[in-house]
Amino acid sequence: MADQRDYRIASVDRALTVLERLAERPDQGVTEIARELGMTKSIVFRILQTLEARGFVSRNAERSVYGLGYRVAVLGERAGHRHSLLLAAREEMDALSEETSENINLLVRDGNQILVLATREGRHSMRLFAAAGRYGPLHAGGGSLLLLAFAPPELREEILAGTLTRFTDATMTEPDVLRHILQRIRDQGWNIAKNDLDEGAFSVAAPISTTPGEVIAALSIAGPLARLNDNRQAMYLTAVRGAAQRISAKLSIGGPAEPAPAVSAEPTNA
Amino acid sequence: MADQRDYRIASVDRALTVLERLAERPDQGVTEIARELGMTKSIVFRILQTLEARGFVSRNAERSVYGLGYRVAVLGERAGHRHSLLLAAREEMDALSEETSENINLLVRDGNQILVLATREGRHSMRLFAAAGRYGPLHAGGGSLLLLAFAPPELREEILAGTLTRFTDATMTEPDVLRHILQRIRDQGWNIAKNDLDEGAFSVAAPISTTPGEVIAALSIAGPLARLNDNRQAMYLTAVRGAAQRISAKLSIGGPAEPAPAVSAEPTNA
DNA sequence: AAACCTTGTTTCATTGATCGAAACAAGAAC
DNA sequence: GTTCTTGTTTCGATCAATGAAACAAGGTTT
Repeated sequence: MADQRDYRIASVDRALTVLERLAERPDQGVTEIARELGMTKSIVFRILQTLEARGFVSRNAERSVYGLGYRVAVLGERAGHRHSLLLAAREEMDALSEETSENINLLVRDGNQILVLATREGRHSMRLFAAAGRYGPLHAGGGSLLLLAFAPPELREEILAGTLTRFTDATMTEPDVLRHILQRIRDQGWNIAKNDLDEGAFSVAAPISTTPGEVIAALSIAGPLARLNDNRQAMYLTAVRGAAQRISAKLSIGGPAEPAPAVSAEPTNA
Repeated sequence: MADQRDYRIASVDRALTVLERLAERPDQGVTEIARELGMTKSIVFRILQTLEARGFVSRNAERSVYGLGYRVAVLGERAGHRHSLLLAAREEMDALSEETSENINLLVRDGNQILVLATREGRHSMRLFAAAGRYGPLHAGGGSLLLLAFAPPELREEILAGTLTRFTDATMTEPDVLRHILQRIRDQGWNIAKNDLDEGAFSVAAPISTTPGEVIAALSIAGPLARLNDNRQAMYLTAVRGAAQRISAKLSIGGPAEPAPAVSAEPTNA
């Protein structure tokens, strides 16, 4: 089955493992890192020497423990947060699209609006609310309400105190009702909206977060309500939550649990 | 002379070179990178495969060109800007301290104040204004005025319009005078202050910037005015400007011009 | 259409860089 | 003192990394 050859360089892969390790837990020394990663001291020592010479790690004053270096921040700056979010979400959005044939949306909050970062158009293309780059309201829509629910309290109240445009009959415009809904969204960690932004449309949304509790984006499956039934709804919810969870993992410092079974950790001999 | 062994791993070093290259110029393909870096296609291909599997680079939709991946942003976030600035400045501050025996200060602007990020105490320790973690005014002091000069115009005017505390007789408290001084600082790209914050003290400051024009920090040499003469002042100015320039280079995406002559680029045979 | 680029991918044999093990120096803890 | 650590250094064998070259797949030009 493995028609996909593995061209990775074990040496480089190991170095990245050390770098990731220092991101996860800084202030470790050669021996400690070697022990925890199951590498020899020689290798860790040499990897650290290499990374340090390039500024990717730096040793503490006591000349013993290491941490991330300035170059990591420099490159990180260059990468850009939103762009990185896009990249991290790419495969998962493709998969969701493939799996559901509905519209898939990636949203972030930008001030007191939501910004559509990326979309995948479903097969049953409806009048599409979400187009990448577009802005929308925070108080209506599956992903929007999710982002509002996890927004800073002050902003939340500011929105609730402002004009709550009514888009459909189902749009919630009563601050108290919304407050209650937002609390429930926070409690359950996901949101399903129907008809509240577009008549005849549904949206199943889940949060993406780097640190537990700190939501940075929302992922949603949206489509025509006519096609939705209990079975599908449950499936979509599971799917979008799983995808959002995996994207979150990719964006967390612990890192995703190794993308592949690493290059020959140990030989398979008897 | 080379009592310092080189334990770097060439393979890893090359991978970092590719990564840096993609930071400097994204959207390049295997062949292009190989050509520009003087590597073989095989190697670049394998390095990119390795980096991609870890999310450090990602290939564009057309399956041909690469750019920085989401993981770079994740680690960069973790590294932290200020911490990285500290690390990048460390050696240069040590060198300046060694070279001048005066106080060395690294300052950033934090809102409408300056924050002392790091210091090196000179041999002729005076009543030290600067201690790491301390805040100070933006309108008096060598580094402070430098940061004010390159601050956003709105903030500059806000400061000039506010209360300009007089610390000594030399403190400039006239908005128009200050405006003129700030313009000169911007023009010449450095600043020397005397007596304006502490009586009998001087400060020779130079800016640190990642992008030309965008100043992110100030590096300064400070000490008792009694020890300063024209000769010393010129020397200090040259020294601090050079150091600030090198730190800036380390923090720029182009990267410092190779920290070391790379691991065996070509054998030295006849 | 054919010829001719270019690209990314794959193979393969050689070699020399990489690696593990072990010795070493230098502190820290006891 | 001894006995733990720690980071550093040496060194020889091995095998992973490498360069060269072939390959497939598109694009462009003719």
